[in-house]
Amino acid sequence: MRIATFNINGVKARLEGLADWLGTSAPDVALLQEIKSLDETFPRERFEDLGYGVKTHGQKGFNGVAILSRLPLEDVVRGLPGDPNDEQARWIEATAIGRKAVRVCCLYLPNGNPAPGEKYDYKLVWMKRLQERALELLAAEEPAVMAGDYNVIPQDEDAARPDAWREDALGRPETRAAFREILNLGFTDAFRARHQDSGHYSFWDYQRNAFDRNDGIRIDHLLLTPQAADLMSGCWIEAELRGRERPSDHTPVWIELDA
DNA sequence: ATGTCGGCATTGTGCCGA
Repeated sequence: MRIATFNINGVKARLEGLADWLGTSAPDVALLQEIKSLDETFPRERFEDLGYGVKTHGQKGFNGVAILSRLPLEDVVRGLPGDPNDEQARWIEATAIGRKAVRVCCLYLPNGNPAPGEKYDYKLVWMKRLQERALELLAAEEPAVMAGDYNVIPQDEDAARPDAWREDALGRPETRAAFREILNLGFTDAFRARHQDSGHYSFWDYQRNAFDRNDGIRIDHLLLTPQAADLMSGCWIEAELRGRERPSDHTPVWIELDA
């Protein structure tokens, strides 16, 4: 089972690029963030015609997450538990049925800028809620993946210019500590388990030719329960996509599971 | 401090969010 997480920055703007990508890279499961679309206006037919089942949790204009899958999906749940008043669409999960069943969770963690401030407070509270859901997933002792745009730069080696991010909501010490707290419950950061060197990023700003200069950050992560980590045979970043016409500012990050 | 995008409200262009 090959799973990709991809912040697409608007499904409408990315429709042709996405269809090309699904046709050539052909993920079994694609976890999409920032679809910026309501459920009812999401162009589901375009993806269904390519053989993908479509599950969305959308919102007008901002945020929004979706799962596209060539494998059957069961038990779809929308919204991160822990706050019934939270109206932001940032979480959807389902079970993908391959040779083995894998719980796949697609998340778009709040950006949190400007920090400090209300938006940063929301980010940290959201991360606490994520931690609660993460604990439940661990307790189930089954293969599960929490993947998406975490808006967290875990360590200095995950940024081309780490000093530029220390005061930013993506790189502040409190942000990193909250991420480590989740990781330390017993998850594997799939990419770091497979690659120890610096210079590998998943996001490059549209400004200042950041991609050409590889001035990026690694903020799109796949966190694996021990049972999922046991199945992992590979993890890679598909950076090439960022250099195409009209790209998202993020690029897909992949895992392959023996499942 | 700013550069660029996408989407919205609106029908020109400025604002928000990233």
